[in-house]
Amino acid sequence: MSLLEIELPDGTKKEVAPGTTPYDVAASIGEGLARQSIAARFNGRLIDVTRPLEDSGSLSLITQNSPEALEIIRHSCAHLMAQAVKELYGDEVQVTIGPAIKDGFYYDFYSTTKKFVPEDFPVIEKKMAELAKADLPVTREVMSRDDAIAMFRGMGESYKVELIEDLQEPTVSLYRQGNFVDLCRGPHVPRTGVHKAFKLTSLAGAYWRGDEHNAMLQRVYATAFLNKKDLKVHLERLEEARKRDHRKLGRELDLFSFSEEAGGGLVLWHPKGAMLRTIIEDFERKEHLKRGYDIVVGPQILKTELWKMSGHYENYRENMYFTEVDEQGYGIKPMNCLAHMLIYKSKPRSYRNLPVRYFELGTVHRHEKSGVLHGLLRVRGFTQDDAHIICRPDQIDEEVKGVMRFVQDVAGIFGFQYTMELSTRPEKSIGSDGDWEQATNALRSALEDSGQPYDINEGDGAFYGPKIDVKLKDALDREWQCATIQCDFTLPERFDLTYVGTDGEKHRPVMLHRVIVGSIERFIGVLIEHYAGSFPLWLSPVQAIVVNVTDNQADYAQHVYEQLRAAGIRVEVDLRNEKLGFKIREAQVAKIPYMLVIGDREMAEETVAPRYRDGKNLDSMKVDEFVDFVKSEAAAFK
RNA sequence: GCUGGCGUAGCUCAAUAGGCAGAGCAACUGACUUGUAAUCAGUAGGUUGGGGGUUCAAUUCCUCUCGCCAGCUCCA
Repeated sequence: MSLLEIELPDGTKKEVAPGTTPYDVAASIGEGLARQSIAARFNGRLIDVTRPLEDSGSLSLITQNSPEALEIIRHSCAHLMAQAVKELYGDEVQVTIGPAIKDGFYYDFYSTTKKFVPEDFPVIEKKMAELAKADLPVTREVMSRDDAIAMFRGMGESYKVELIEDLQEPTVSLYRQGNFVDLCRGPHVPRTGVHKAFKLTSLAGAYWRGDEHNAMLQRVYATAFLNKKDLKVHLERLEEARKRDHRKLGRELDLFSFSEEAGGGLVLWHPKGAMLRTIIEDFERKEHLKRGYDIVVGPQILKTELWKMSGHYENYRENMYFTEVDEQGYGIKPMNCLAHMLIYKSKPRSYRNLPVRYFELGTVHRHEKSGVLHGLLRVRGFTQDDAHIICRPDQIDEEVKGVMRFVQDVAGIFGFQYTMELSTRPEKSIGSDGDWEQATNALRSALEDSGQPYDINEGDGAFYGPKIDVKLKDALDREWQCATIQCDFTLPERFDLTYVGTDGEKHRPVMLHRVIVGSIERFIGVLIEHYAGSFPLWLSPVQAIVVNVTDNQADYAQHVYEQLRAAGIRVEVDLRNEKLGFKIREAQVAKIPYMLVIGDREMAEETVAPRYRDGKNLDSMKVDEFVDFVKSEAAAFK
C-alpha cells in the first residue's frame, strides 16, 4: 500500500502509512505536542486527533493554544454534561442538542418528570468531574442512518431520531464515551480528562428548534475553559457585568425609572438622566450641523392612510399604536421617515439640491412584545438620532462614506471599539438588479474605505435594500447593535419622490436611512455599563459638588456654588451638617467627578480644594481657575 | 407573545407548615460643629402589585390580571 504524504504547517513533509492518526503524527514530533493536541485540521477540515488519515494532505494540530481549542472543548464538555445528566437521571431525561456558544455552551434536555433546579448544579458538576477524572476515551463511530435511527429509537431518544431523520446523508457519525453515545458531527477531544475547568451557570426554557409551536425544553447553560484560572477570570467578569447593570446603576444614580402606572417600556427620565440625555442631544445636533445635515421636526402622529401608503400598515401594524379622533384614524409614528419625505415633497427638487440630509431626534413608539422589554436597551418609546439622506444614485457612495466617518468619530469619542456587518439582498426583495448592485457596491466600498474588517450576512438585508450594521464593543467586550445604514429604493417609489435632472426630466432619488447611536435610550444604557456609571467629565450630569467642612463656611460655600453655576459648571452644593467623610462618601457613591472641599483654610484664601472621585486631591485653586480647568478637561473629550 | 421564576416600607432583604408583618440603609426630628468613603439618639413609614375565590381567619392556598427577572422568538 502506498504511503500518504502529510504536509505540516512549517512546510515539512512526512510520509505515513494510511490509518495513521494525527495523534501519531504529533507523537512522532514530540510527546508534549501529542499530549496537548485536542483535535486537528486536515485539508481545512476539523477532525478528531484519533481519526485515521486516509488521504494525503496538509495537517495542523489543534492544541490548547489554538484559537479553535476553546470551542471544541466546550462542545465536548456539553457531551460530558449530557453524559452526567443521563447517568444521574437516566430514562427520565431525553437528550437533544448541545452546542458551544459565545462564552460557553448549553445542552437542551426534554423531560416530563425531571425538573432542573439550580440545586442540581453541584450534583451534575460532581458527576462531570468524576467522568472527567475517569479519563474515558472519546471514540467516533460511523453508522448507517437506519441503524442509528433504530438504535436511538431503542434508547427512547426520540429527539435524536427526529434529527437523524432530517439528515440527508446515508451514514451518520456518533461519539461514544463510557456508556454515553451521542449523534454528533464532531470533532471532539480524545479523552474526557481534558476537561479541567467547567461550571454550570443558569437554566432557561427553550423551544425545540427555536420554534414556539414546538415542545419546551430545559436548557442548562454552562461554561468551560482550558484551565481553572481562565474560568475564574470569566466568572469575575460576569460579576463585574452584574455590578454594571444599567438598571441597577440607573436607580442608584437616580437617572431614570419605570412605572407600572405609566406602562412597560416607557422611560421616566429623572433630572440627572434628563441632563445626560440633553448633553448627548446637544452633542448630536452640533455634530450633525457640522457635517451638513439640516435639522427637521415632524409630528408624532400621521394619518393612517399615510402608513398604508408606506406599507407600514400592512407590514408593521402589530407594532404600532393607533388613535382616532373625529372619525379620522392616526398612527403614532414608529419611524421618522414619512415626515421627512413629506418635507422633501413640499417643493420641486433639482439635482442641484441633492443630497438633502434631514436630521431629527425623532421620538418613536413601537409596541414591542412584553417579553422583550429590557431596561433602557429595549423600550417602547424611544428617540432615534435619525437622518434620511435623499440623493442621486451616483451620490450613494460618497454619502455612505460620510456616514461611516461619522460613526467612526462618534465611536472614538465615547471610547468604543466596533465591528461591522454588510447584509445583502434577501430572497424576498423588491427593486431592480442594477439598483441592488449599485447600492451593495456602494456599501461595500465604504466598508473597504473605512479600513476596518467586516462580516457579510448573505441575504440578511431588508427587503427594500442592503444595509450596514455597526455593533459597538463596550469596556467588557460585549457587543451592542447601535448604528445602521440602510439603502432604500421602495419609499422614494411609493411616495413618488423626484428631482429634476440636467436633462430637465424627472428622476427617482435614493433614500438612505441611518442612525449613528441608534436610540438615545439604548445608547445611554450601553454608556452606563461601558463607563460603570462613572461618566467622563463632559457627560457627567453633575460635574462637581461643593462640600463645606462645618457650618462656619456655609455662606462661602453657597457663594462658590453660585459662581460655578453662573459659569456654566454643572454643580451641586451639600451644606448639610454632616461630617466631611460622610459627604465625601455620598458624592463618591454618586460618582461625581469633583468634590470641592471648603474649610476655614479655603475660605480664608478664597479657594476650593478639589478631590477627584478616584481619591486624588488636587492643589487648592481659585474658583476661576477651577472653572477653566473643568472647561478644558471637558473639551478634551471632544 | 411563549416557557419558567419572582412581586413584602423609597432601596436591600426577613417572617408565615393559614393566626397582631420585621431589620438595615434612606427619609424626618433632635444633639454633635466635624478636614477627604458611613457620629449618636429618636420618630414616622405597609390594603404584603391589583381584582375575585376558599376559610372563623389569607401576605401565605386557588384563580384571573398587571409588572419585573431569565431565556426563546423578534429588534434601535
